[in-house]
Amino acid sequence: MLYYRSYVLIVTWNVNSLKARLPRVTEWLAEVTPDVLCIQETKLAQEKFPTEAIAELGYESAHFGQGQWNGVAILSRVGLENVVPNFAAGVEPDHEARIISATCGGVRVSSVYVPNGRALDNDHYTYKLGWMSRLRQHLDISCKTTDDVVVAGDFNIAPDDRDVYDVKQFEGATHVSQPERDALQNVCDFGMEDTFRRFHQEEGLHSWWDYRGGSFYKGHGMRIDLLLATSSVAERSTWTSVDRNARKGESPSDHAPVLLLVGDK
DNA sequence: ATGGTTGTTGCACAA
Repeated sequence: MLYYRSYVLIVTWNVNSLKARLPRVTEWLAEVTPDVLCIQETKLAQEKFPTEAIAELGYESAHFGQGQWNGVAILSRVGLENVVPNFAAGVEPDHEARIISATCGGVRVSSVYVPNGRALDNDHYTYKLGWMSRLRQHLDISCKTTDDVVVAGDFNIAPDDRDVYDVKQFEGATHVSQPERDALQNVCDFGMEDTFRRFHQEEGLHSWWDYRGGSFYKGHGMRIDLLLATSSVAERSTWTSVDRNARKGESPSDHAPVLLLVGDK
């Protein structure tokens, strides 16, 4: 049942295979009932998306899948219009399924899965920086700075040193390099901010923890899942949180959902 | 310096 709220709850979650995670995701949707859920790493072919199971929970969905790797989706209970898979026309299309956009309740929402750079000397690092440049072009072409815009997803970039558990462990590594942080800043310079930092300034608040070595229980993670928003959205935001409970229990994703509550105009 | 885990697929690779 769809009912009126005086806010919208927008969430991003890298589920690391929607096939493996479907029970956890549907259980979480039924409990939390977000208005919009941006999913990354569905790892599903286009035709394998569980449209019906999600519809039963009251959500429309749009999926841009490629199978095996990547794949992004947007679920909404407040409308889902003008769906655009890939970058907007006019930007060099990506050969992988890493961005999908739709208008949900008046907000232009993009679900993004930014490439993992792997290492500073890896071709994928170059691909990642170029991808972030194209994301900025995508915004310049398809949005106005005065629009209600949210770009949510797994950026594979820790915005600053507070966002990794131990800076020393990341010297010379991807996710924290200055070019990556500059690329993120360039996207924000479109007219968006990292909404999480509007509410929390402390270090040690993460959204991803390696499966290996008990990283979650040691607090060894990174904050790489972000909700960027234009000022018209950010100024109406009232609360944000990482749902660490979703990282616990049986067969969790290695990422936890990040939630943003946005008040009505 | 290495290893640790989970997901894909297919007996490695990506994260």
